[in-house]
Amino acid sequence: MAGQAQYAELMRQFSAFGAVKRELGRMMPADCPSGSAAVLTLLQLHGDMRMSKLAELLAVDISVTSRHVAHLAERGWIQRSRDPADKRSRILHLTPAGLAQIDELSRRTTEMLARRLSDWNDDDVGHLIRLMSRLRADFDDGRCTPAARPATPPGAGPSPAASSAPATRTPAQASTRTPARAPTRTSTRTPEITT
Amino acid sequence: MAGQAQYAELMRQFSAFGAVKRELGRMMPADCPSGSAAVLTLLQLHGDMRMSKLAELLAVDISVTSRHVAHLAERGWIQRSRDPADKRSRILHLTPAGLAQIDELSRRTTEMLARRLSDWNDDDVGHLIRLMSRLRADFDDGRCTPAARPATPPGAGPSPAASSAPATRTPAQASTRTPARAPTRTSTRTPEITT
DNA sequence: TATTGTTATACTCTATAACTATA
DNA sequence: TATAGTTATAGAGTATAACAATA
Repeated sequence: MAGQAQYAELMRQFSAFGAVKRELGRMMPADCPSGSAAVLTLLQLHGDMRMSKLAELLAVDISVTSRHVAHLAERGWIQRSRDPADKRSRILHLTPAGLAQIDELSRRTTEMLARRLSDWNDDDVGHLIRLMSRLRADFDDGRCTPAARPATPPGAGPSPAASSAPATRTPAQASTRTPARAPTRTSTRTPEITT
Repeated sequence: MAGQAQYAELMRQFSAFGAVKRELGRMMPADCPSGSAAVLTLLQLHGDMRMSKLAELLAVDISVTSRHVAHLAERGWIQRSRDPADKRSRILHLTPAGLAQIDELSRRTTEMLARRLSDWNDDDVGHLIRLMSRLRADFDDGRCTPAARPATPPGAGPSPAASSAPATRTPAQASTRTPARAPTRTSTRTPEITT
């Protein structure tokens, strides 16, 4: 437990972080904004998956995911195929063009970070990665939509155990009216596929 | 200098941080979104200032700042007065109602962070604050200024407009057309060593 | 002619709700 | 009836451009 003064300062840093995000966003290709890039990256990291799983990893509503995916599919960077076992769902997977796009993104971000973080060493970066990872983990669980945690970051240390509480579906109907607002629906059953 | 794998992971953390931001955003009062809250916080921290100065601190275009400020003024949380010395500019300052609003915001965020970061100690939080602060600083400088980096000792390289290219002003007219895109106009005077 | 703000317009990201096509 | 995904609509945040008032 930290003090209130620290929390206030932390909030200020969170707010100011937006400038970093915007700066990085300007480096992105015109037709591949950060939202789309995040999808490509996750697909490369976790392999083929369904929309709901992707939404869970992104921690956004599945409707948002659907738009990003449609954007990527239009450009031929990913392919959406029906799951023979459940024709409602879609299996997403990267195309060669998508991999090429990832390389381009990687090239740009690496160049940018190498320039901006020229005086950061491995430990510095590793530390930041670890802390941000932990931060996100602590915000993920205990929420309403405990979107499964993306495992341990390769450049950091160990990660806490992840419980599996899915959900992210928008109320939509009636019945289970959720008074509070949370990200919204995402996946749902966190059945087998887990991981 | 860190490795490319670390940079990739760092980018992923940056992207995932959006979930934390959104979660915090849901805790904000309906009529005081995070953008407005940031303005109130900066005014409390730095005291009365002009629009341009505020835009500089927020690291966003002055037009954006103008909107946030108008929103706050409508609610009576801040007051905009003309500067007698330069009637074009506006001096902003918090009203008692604004201070009360800040208290409310502080109450909410503290409560939220205390709950989410219950297992973080002072050092953990301090560490994150320090790293994020440094990160932002390294992204701030050299932003509008292509090359000039703090590493360049004054008098060493040519460092042309090293300091001058401050602003955040949109090209608007002709003349000094800026080919690249940068945050845009903001204040003017280069932030300089600040931070 | 240059600068400070304001306003109009556009784009990205996200959420809510309604809708389709399966299960 | 429940679930997976899509689409329409709305709101927040930000950027660009054009404009008003003042230097």
